[in-house]
Amino acid sequence: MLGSTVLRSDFAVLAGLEEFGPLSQAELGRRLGMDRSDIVAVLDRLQAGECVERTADSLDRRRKTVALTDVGRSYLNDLDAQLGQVQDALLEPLTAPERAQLMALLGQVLDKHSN
Amino acid sequence: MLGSTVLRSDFAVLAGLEEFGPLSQAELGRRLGMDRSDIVAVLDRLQAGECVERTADSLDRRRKTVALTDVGRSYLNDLDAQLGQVQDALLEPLTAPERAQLMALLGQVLDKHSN
DNA sequence: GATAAACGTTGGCCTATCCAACGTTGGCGG
DNA sequence: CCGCCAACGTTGGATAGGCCAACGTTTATC
Repeated sequence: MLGSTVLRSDFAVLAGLEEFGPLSQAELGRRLGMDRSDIVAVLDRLQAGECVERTADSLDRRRKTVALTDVGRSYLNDLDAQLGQVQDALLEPLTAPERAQLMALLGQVLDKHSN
Repeated sequence: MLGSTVLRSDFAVLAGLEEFGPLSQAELGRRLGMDRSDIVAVLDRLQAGECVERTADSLDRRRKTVALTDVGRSYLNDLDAQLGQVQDALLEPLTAPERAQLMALLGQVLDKHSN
């Protein structure tokens, strides 16, 4: 499934779909800060791997609604686990409170800039 | 000079040259974590803009020693100033002590992983 | 009913990163 | 001394990511 290599954009789209639920491609791109055209390519990949479904929107025929499949959800879980391990290895020099502090500071920076 | 667009790799190489002093291309790449072949392209750009000098190493004729020119040094100063402004804007949500804390934590992570 | 806007899609350009290969030069062991 | 291997700078190619322009289709606006 999905060829051997895992792309960051695959993860971003899968995680976005889980977080936001079914969505149009354009809206997904807006929320992820990705270009519409790049979303298309990622979805083509993910759809070929059965991780994602594209459904014609009945109310607005310009739109296609994208949704995670069960395969996609379990694939995302795999990736989440792997990411967790990598993140732990990366932050291993820090104690747990230091990690929390770091996350809090970065979160603060992100929050204020997304408004 | 150097065409209008500023590349991150330009800055990396200029800053590396200032920090490390004159160096062979391969050694520069090693210290910056960049591939030899990519260093070549950046140096071609920088040399065309007179920011950098390539000198044949007399002791080892395989090597070329790269050094910052005065033009390069002043260009680097420009970029440093611009970068400082962007960084300030980015970290604006944080108080000065928070910024210091963030830098310290990130530095800790970096340090432990470069050994 | 005409004009403009949003949608998905294609294609292109550029930066960044990585890897393979080449010819040249230096170091080393037999 | 010579042959082999390693390091050097360089070229070229592959892939990922980001951005933008254009198209045909569909919807909204005036």
